[in-house]
Amino acid sequence: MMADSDSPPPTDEPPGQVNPEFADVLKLFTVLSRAHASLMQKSKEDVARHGLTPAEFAVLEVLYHRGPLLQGDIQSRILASSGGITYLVDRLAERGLVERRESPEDRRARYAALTAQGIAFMDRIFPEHARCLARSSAALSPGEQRQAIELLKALGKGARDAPPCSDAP
Amino acid sequence: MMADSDSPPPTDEPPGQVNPEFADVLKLFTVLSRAHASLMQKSKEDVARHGLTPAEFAVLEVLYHRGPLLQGDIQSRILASSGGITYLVDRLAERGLVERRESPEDRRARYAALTAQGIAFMDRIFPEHARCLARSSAALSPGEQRQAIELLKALGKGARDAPPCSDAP
DNA sequence: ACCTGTTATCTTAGCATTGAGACATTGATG
DNA sequence: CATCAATGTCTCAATGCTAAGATAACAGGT
Repeated sequence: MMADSDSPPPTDEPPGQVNPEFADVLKLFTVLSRAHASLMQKSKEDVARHGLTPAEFAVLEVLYHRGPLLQGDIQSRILASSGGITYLVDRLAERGLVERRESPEDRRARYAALTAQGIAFMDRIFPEHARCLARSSAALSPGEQRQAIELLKALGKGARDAPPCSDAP
Repeated sequence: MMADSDSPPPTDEPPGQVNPEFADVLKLFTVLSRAHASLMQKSKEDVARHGLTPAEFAVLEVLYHRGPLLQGDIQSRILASSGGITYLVDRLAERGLVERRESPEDRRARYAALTAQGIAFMDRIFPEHARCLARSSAALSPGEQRQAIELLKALGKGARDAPPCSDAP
């Protein structure tokens, strides 16, 4: 299969050829998106059984594992907008799973914390959820999983730190 | 609802400890989500410069590289809902980048195809975009990228094929 | 021809999420 | 003090997206 010279194709069937230099990066982004979508789908179905969205579950999870947190800290950890946090905490508070607490030293700031009911709820559903993810990730051996973790950690950090694409050489 | 009637002491400690057995899977899901979010953010900013959402760009990209496609095929490739495809193709058609074509042998089906203008548009912006992703993924060497591709391919396929978490042992 | 089930797209309603701005508080600087 | 920028949360309108149902066309069997 060789590249044909060049033909300004009529509007009918013109695949743009991928420059081989970029083939791997594009592929990487594709499989990354697909893998994420697949796992997220499983996770979503699982938490939906308890009437939660993934974002709501993410809030509960981070509070479950780290204790009360300033809403801004939750925001940076689960990657949501500030308005989104307000909305999420509102909904979870209505269910009695989370409560807001004032900060003693900064009256602008509010903590969000699991209620006793919220803790009990997570005690019940979190282990199931962890098993769900484990089963969904079982195609990778424990060693491969650790390998993937290291690669993805570096990839994520690199992408976060990379300069905006708008100012490119 | 002020209610600090009997809240737990201010010095709470994290309620839920992670079972070490599941530590790696949870970590994997986290770094996968973060890496995806970081790269997606870069990609989003890049295509936003041309007034496109990531989903719109995904449609253009798949048509650019594979030629005219049944809308259902686009749907499965970019992982959107059927209604989403209608909406996306509508918007792209309004801009003159994409057009619908009837299928000769199945009158239910419609093809979506890039217009000449759409092709010219992609000729112009796609290489930039590929460079953007390449720069954002540069934390991984080419070898590491290929390694990550293989791992993520297996992970994604495994998660897609895994049975629903609801029927667990 | 006539059902029955399946496939492909479109329609509609609803929702979670974002983004921009408002408001209050804090801390630094003069 | 007084001022001004920075910070933390909340409000609100806009929007992209999904899920479910509606519509239409195909395919197979009887």
